[in-house]
Amino acid sequence: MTIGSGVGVLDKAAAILNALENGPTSLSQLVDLTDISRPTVHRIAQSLVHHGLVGRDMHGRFELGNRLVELASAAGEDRLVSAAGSILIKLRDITGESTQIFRKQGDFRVCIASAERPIGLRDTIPVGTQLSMKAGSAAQILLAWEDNERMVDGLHHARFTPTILAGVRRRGWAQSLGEREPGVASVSAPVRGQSGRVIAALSLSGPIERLTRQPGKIHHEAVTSAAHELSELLRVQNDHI
Amino acid sequence: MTIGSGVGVLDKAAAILNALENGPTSLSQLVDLTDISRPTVHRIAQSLVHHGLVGRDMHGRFELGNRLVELASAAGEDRLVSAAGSILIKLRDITGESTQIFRKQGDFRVCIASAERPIGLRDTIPVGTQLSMKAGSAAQILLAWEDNERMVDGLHHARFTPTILAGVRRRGWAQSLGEREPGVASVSAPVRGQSGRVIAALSLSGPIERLTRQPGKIHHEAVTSAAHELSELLRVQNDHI
DNA sequence: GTATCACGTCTCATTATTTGAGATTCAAGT
DNA sequence: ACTTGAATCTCAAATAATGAGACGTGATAC
Repeated sequence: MTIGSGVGVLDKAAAILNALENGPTSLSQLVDLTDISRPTVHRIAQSLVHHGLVGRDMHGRFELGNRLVELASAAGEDRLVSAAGSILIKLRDITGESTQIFRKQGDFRVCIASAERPIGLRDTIPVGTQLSMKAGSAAQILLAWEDNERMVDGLHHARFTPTILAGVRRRGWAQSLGEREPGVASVSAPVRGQSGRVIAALSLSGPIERLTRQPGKIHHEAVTSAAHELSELLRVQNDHI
Repeated sequence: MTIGSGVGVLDKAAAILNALENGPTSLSQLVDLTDISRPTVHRIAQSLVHHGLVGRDMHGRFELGNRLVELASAAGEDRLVSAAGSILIKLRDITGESTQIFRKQGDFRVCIASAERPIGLRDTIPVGTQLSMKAGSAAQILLAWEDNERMVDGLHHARFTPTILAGVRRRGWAQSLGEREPGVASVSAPVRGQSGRVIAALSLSGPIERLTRQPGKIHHEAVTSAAHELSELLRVQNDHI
């Protein structure tokens, strides 16, 4: 199994939080999912409840807690989602294509904001949709700047290669053709947090017929510009606090 | 000092995460803020980095990490912010007043979504604004359903009383006059997560001249209806995953 | 160029905490 | 009323975590 971090209790706590990522979970299920003994899971989960990082639902099952969301809010997540709305709408109106923001979530990427092209043939991805990290231009962006271990792990069974990801880092954007779904093309660029780390991918997607076989050529400037604008917006807001 | 949860390492880890809520922090600052010895803070912080709950910025300072935000996203936070936009706009258009969503963050409440009345005299609260938990109808909502210990602690120096909070729980909404700012009135209602817990407060605010000295009488139905609609939206989306 | 200082990282003897088998309690099902 | 399964609790034993002090590094002062 995975190597520890040097603090066993935190390894176990992290395993419990990871298990809770999939929704409310009973004690027995946590024991099965984490392979930790029952009293130990119980004690650590109760401690996490005490600190608000975990809660209990109406059936007594454990779930991710409010304090965790508070900390994420402090890390800027709410501002990202809130600010993204207007920027996605602007990019949609400029390009005439649907636009989205994706964030990594475990082994998937999840859509956390979107602006849909209102009429005609379009790629619809509702907020909350979970897509694979193995295909698509957003997956390339979310993986390209990861540390080596996580990148190698992510490339396992992926439809792109280390060479493609090196190109993504060089150009600052990624494109894909029919990777996630036949007939769909997409372009993505990185959204960076205050520390420069990639925290999300800003994407534009639509039919290959309109975007051609080189969607990046047509749209990379608009997409990278919107992603940069969003990154700057987040940086400015942080400085005001 | 605060009593422990029964797992000392998690108490220390929680203290470190709480300290990071205020932004990037050096090791020395963490040692000062948490009163934990230097090698211990270093070891626990490194372990949290390993699990992604904490990151390092370009100056080597510790900060809240991406994995924490991923977990918050899984807990529904992004969907809340995304879904809130359209509901706040609708409530604004129906009532003609500015509307907001607040979430608790440490000893404050923070605005995570807002829709501003476009013209004339209006109460403007930009996203990211931190307001006091000691005054205002949103603070009453965020406190009314807390467990007893947290409620008693929150009422210390507050401009409302346990009796007022009991009325809030009975009616399902709160109102305030000039508590946060002279001349401003507001009405708020609870937004509940899947487990029924209060996760945010949905508010409407404006000048007392328009909202009168009983803003709840005029607007409580529209506000509670919007808050309920948002709660239902979150519940439905969770069931689809 | 050298010395000093402050911060971050690492080591390991010592100390304290965590662990988990088994007991107890409780609620649901028959 | 009895059985079953899950959650919670206890405490002797085992293991991990602790923190004083050493080391490494970079910045600053002289």
